[in-house]
Amino acid sequence: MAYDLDNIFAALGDSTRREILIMLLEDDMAVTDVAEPFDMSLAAISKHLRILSKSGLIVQEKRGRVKWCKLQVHAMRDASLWMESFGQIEQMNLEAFEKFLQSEKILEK
Amino acid sequence: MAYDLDNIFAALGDSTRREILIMLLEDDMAVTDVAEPFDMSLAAISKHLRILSKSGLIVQEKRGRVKWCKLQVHAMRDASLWMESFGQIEQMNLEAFEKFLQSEKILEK
DNA sequence: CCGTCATTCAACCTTTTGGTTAAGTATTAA
DNA sequence: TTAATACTTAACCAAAAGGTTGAATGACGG
Repeated sequence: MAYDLDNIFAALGDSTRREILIMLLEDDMAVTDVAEPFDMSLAAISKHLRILSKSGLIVQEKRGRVKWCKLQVHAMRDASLWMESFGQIEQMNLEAFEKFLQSEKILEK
Repeated sequence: MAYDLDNIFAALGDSTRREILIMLLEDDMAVTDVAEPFDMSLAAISKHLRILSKSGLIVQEKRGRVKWCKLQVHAMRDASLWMESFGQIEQMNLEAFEKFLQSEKILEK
């Protein structure tokens, strides 16, 4: 499993961070520019970006004195798949369902 | 918007709660039975269930002295859609994209 | 070299989270 | 009516989350 669901879902559980992700959909941004629309200190935004980085939802790359924030769409895939599974269980056969449970480390407990 | 993304994502950000949701995929369960596999007090599980209820991911219905927990798959839809959007923005036209931003209350700010 | 810009770090504060134990409230069963 | 069952509530605790301000670091522009 590439990404940690705890961190991804926790990162998405804050509306400031979700807004940041939406902003990054349009283009990569410097930290200062990310912070601009928010009524919050730069340090606070810096912390939010750190959390987003840790979760894999963004990557940060320093060029010169500017640290660029770049959305990592595919990091959301694991979490998205996890959620999608719930709607689709009905259509899945038992074999697939058991695989799903195994991947969640439920069965071997 | 039917559900609150903050609460849904925050609820999903804890592995105990995700495991509970997976258990509830198989069948509705009483609180005591939900708690059984966990190395944690009943009171702690009761709190987790309250958080899941608040997020809309489950409903609890009391019959007699037993409180049944029932998964609410559709509550996950909003959050799931939110995430799915990120992978699909490329294929969307600008109109749809603006609608998406409006639904996130970004544009009218 | 000096000041400014971009960003993080450190120290601090308050609130929330996730857990505990012990007591309290219904409901059922004997 | 009494005791057990199925929970929730209350009081408490430690750690994490989300914010602040002020100082530190590091790169650029003049």
